Amino acid sequence: MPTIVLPDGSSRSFDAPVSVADVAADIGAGLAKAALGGRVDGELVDCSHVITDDAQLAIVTPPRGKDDPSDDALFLMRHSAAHVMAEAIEDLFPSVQLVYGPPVDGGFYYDIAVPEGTRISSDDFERIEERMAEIVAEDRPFTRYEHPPAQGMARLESEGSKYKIDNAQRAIDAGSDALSWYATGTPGDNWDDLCRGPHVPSTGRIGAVKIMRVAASYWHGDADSDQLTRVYGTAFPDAKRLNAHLEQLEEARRRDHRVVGRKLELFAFDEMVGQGLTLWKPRGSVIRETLQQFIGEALRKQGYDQVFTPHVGKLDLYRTSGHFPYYADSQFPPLVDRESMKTMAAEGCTCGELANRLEEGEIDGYLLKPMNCPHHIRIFASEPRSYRDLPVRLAEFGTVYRWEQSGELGGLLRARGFTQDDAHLFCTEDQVHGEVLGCLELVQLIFGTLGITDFEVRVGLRDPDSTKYVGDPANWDRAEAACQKAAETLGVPFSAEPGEAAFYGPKIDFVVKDTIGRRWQLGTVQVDYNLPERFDLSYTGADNASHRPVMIHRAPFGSMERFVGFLIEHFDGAFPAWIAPEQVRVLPVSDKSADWANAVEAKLKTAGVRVTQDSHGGRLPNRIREAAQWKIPYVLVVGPRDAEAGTVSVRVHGIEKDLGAVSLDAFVAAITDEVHGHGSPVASDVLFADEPVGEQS
RNA sequence: GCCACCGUAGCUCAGUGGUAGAGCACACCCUUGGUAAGGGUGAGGUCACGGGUUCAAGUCCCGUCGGUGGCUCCA
Repeated sequence: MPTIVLPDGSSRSFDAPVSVADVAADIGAGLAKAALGGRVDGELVDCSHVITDDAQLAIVTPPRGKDDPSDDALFLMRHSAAHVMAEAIEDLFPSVQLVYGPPVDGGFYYDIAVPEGTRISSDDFERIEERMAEIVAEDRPFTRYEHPPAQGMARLESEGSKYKIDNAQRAIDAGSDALSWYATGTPGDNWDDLCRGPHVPSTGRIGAVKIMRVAASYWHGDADSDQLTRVYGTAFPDAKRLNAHLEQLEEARRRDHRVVGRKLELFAFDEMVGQGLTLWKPRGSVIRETLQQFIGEALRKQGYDQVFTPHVGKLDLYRTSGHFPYYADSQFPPLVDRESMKTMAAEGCTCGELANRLEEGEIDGYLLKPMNCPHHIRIFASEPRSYRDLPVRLAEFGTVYRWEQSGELGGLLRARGFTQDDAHLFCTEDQVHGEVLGCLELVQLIFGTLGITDFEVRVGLRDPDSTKYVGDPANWDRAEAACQKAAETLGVPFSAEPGEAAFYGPKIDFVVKDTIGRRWQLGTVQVDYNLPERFDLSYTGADNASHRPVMIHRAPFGSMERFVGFLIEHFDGAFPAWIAPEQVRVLPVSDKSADWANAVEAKLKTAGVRVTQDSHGGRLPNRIREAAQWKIPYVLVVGPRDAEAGTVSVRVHGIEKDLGAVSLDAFVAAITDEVHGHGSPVASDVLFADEPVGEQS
């Protein structure tokens, strides 16, 4: 006699067990028709799921309004679409074996084991989609049925797919008391798949589907295991929403920092220079330099000392730090000592022997530095330190080089050479908490000034089962506790992530998303008890005894490359005036206004404003359009009327109209204030306080 | 590194084995124009690179380099 409580608080009683579909039908025929599934006591289930006891139930239906997120409906449709796609692929490629096909953010995929000689490529998408359309048109019911574990396993053994056997074993290990299958149609007659569900009621309900791309993946995410083919697709309730999604992806591509960066001449990569090695062009360099100066002011206030260190260091330095040879694969190959090279060449030494001898320290060489910390540590160690000297805070925009896998490179966001806004703080145990807070302040200053509000905080902890970490577990415990405690002061939610620590210590990371949704770590603060140990660092305490300092590694931007790459996307290239490579462009209406235009340009230049004049680009509307495409914050149109009155006519990027004329002096004062204030107050708001300036994207 | 796809003018792209194209950008000329494309002319190419098949290759095949997406990795 179940009593069902609905989301609106009303309840209905039944004198026998009922399915979700029954309840929907009891409420109304329209709902019965629309129902895709249900959420029973918080658990997402099929329409056919039978409720035997009192329960809370929400019927899942396709999203109604545009703003209805309806995650459950999308989950059901996409999960079901994955099945339909798998059936279509099996029809077209009978030799494949299915592995695993879940819904994911924005769509779904199915991992498929494809035998040697067969391949699924984007050329096959159309016929897969056609086959899927047929299955959808048949509107076959998703039919769930179960076998007890032993019987289910026996069936899978006889079918011979090690992948499905593995999936089933995992389900059993996780405590499932039955294995479930879903047939698209009638069990026995139609296609079916081992699956925990749930699904939409029938194949006709999966909405508008599109296969997006094909990629490789590894079984169990293990690079040494079987390589699988992963086919990605997405599904939406209708074609309109699918198209809106595709247009959004298109828009995201236009906003991609690689596209914007080329168009705005911010940076370049060059085959001749090398993969992942950034060439900062003049305009991009202005952005980077401006950010560096901005953080530089904050560092001076916090008592940092600037240092400079070389781009290479001897292998022994990195043997001591633990970078070499442990992480040799992710470094540029060592630069071998010239004499050693000669000797080895004379001995007919092989490359393998060379590598061995480098590893064992029999030959020396240099490494392009993969991190700045060893150099900074040697600066700390270069003189005796007293507790009175601490904390010692050494800062450097240090360029490091890492051999990132070629498939991982991605514009400025993942490069092989990049400059960290790095610093290392050497302090006493008692100072750790306060210093970490100071580091977090820097990150918050940057994010606050630039209006970055959409970010995650991750506390990276060690994975207790891994051997890649150096140092004493007791030190790790202390460092992890320090990070957790500091993160709690941020006042924003954070997640603890085991396995995400640096090899020498735990860290607090600030993570943002790029325009196509990938996550990137920007700012980072890391507490380290281990490198001071490895380098045997010490200071003299008040007790006249020798003590070990604690180190904090921190980079509030992360790296200049990644940060600027993110920032390009954050602002879509339309930087606020204080960062913009070109802050003001002067457009004389005609040559008749050349004198006044020159005077305006000269005055702004004298005031330190990055200003240009465009008097050659043809007619005025054309030059205005041109300036808009460069996303220049302020465009000053000057004509005879302005020359007469000593004014400039102001256009602001993102607003398609002339805001009006102001005196040149007033404009210079306002933009100077804006630049010095790192964007606040905004000059156009000050000059046109009455105008609704709107969004300046 | 792995899988798939891609590489034609500075940029965006067309070109399905038979004489290398368009738009924008660029240069020059005309236009002196008050708020998002005025008109004309011109220049610009080892079709990424190397090999192969073919009477003939931008086009088909192999390799290399580079790019994109995903996987793995990211000290």
